[in-house]
Amino acid sequence: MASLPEAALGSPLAAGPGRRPTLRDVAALAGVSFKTVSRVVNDEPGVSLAVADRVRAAADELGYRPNAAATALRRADGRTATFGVLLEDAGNHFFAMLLRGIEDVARERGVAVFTSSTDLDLAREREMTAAYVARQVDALITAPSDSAGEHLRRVIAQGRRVVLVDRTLDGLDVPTVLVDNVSGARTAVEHLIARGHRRIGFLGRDPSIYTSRGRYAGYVEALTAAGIELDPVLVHREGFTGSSARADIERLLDLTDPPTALFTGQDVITMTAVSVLQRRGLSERVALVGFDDFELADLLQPGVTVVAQDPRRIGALAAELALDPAGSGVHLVPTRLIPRGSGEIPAGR
Amino acid sequence: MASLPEAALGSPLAAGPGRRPTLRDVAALAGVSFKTVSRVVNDEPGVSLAVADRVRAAADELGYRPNAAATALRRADGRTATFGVLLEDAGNHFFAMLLRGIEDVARERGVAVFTSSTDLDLAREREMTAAYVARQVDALITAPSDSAGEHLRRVIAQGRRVVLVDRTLDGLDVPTVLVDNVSGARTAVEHLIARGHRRIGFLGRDPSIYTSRGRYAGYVEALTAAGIELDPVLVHREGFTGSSARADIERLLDLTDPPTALFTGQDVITMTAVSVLQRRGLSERVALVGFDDFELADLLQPGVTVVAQDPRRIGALAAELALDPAGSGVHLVPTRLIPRGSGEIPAGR
DNA sequence: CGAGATCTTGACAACGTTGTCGTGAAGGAT
DNA sequence: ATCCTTCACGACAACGTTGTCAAGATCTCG
Repeated sequence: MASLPEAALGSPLAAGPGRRPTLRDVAALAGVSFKTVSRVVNDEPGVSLAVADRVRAAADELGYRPNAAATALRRADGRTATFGVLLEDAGNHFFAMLLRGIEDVARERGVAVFTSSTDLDLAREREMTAAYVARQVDALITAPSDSAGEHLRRVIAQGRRVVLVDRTLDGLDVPTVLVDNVSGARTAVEHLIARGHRRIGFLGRDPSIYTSRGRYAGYVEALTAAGIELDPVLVHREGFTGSSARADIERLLDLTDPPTALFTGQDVITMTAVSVLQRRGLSERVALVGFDDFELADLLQPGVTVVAQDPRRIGALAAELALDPAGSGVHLVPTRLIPRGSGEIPAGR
Repeated sequence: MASLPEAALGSPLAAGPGRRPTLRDVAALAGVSFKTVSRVVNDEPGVSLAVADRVRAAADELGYRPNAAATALRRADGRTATFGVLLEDAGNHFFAMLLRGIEDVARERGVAVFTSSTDLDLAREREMTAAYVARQVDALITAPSDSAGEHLRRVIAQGRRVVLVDRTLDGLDVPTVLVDNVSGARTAVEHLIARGHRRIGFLGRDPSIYTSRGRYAGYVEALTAAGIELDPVLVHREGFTGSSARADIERLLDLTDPPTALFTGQDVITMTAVSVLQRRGLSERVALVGFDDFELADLLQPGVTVVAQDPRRIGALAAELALDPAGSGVHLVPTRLIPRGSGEIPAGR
């Protein structure tokens, strides 16, 4: 048989659009029972070397691959070697890198990854969660919205593994990977205060977003610690979600007593701020520190000072927690302030 | 989601870390046979209204959800309502948006999406293809490397649906979505020629990448049409893959007779070029047009002129082709030149 | 050389679903 | 009333795999 030309029998190429080969097909070709084939492909003990070789040859010849559905259906532990990942927007650099971090770890461990973006739509979040559960993912890795608690609790109660990333929810005792938003934001604002700024604008996303709350808290902390009274006029907390960021920034700059510095709570808002400042010719006069690093931040004039996160590391960590049955607790990933120019502009005389 | 009804997660009794309820559990509660339950959850005819209501109530009470593995195993058509997506790098903006385009269409049709990045590693490409096939994806949507032909042919021969995006391979008769790289690049270079440039540098990725070849061809076409002789010294075709882009650009600018304009064949290379030009203070003197649009291109000084693609549309189109059994042929998505300043710098004094 | 222990292999059930077929009851036509 | 059709439902096999158990074959040891 080994001497026959490849195309003769059921070579992988000759497989045709028909059925995929099964354990039974391999067994027939190797002249053993299908259970023996199962043992060989799963590296189970109790098969003689000679038989195992024969089986492997037959499997190769037919191009046999185990049927994942059958395996998932039968396995006692119900493992499917799949993750479900649910993030706000795979098109955003932060989440894209987070996804890559998950992918990296998953691939290494033979796990396939489902992905979907929610765009902060709760219905979609529920729908995809359900879809993943139906597909028996081994773990659901998600950056949940504030309203996700109810359906996530149900998923957890069913015994499915859930790992939270970037955002958390009260009362869910599951492994979680977070960034220290409060201290990151506080550092950013302190950086501005140290350059003499006292009127510092805050531009953040809607408070219904977990990260947004922490970053605002850090802003408040820094001001308080420096004895600066919070001026509500300088605070806008609905940017981006409502696409109102641009207008908010314009409004801030139009004040009779405008801020001399801005702290922006997310990359998209930061970019919008850069755009507005440029168009007004204020880039070199109004200081700016943003949360989230982004590509080209160093090429703008001036370079944009940011509090950088390490999303790829966050993702990798989450995937490892998902894989480790003992994984638990809240893991904080540190941030890093990267001065590039915009944050070092001193407060105007 | 059509095949996976939404009621699933909604139930008080659903909890309990034990077994998930099955058709039989629902049947027992409703006092019917499990086949009748199957009919109800699949909206098959032949069930009286009264019984159907009773079954639905029982299903809701238990929080029943069909087991996707069992369904996939049993269905005659073998549909699993999943796609496998295999791209170079989900962290790159182009591919990230392409993925979003696929996601958008898939979600709408109740299809879940597996994703993985290859980083141009053939082994990984093969590995993930096999992983997707084992999981019986309804379609594999991939941007293949030149060497992917062999294993893709096998997948196609098995009767699995394959859709190519962004890159293609000779001799594979499968639905394909491409960008017109040649005409896009030609337009870009013509744009530069029209501003008086005759020494135009080409910085592209390795010719083993499909898109890279087309973009180079467009460059050559434009020069030829204008009667400009190609100077091999101005051509570098290995940027990024080997991370050599920065050095290549430096070398180009160090020539005794350096180019007055650059055409860069991919976003990462374009950004690198911007960086080098800025550092040398040449941003306003050396013209630049890049293939691929990128965030902030308009905020740089000068804004970066690009040939923009529409990756989200490419992805959506690919997903639609994957879903439509009649979908076939090669679909070209047009590009669009966006002048922003860098490409409009005229040839030296 | 015989009795047990171990090793190799196979038969078979089971996972949760869909597809096929059969059956009894209700409805319609004559 | 009788026969035929239609309808509602159930029994059962099958999908491809893993888990359990038993049966031979071979080996070990006294």
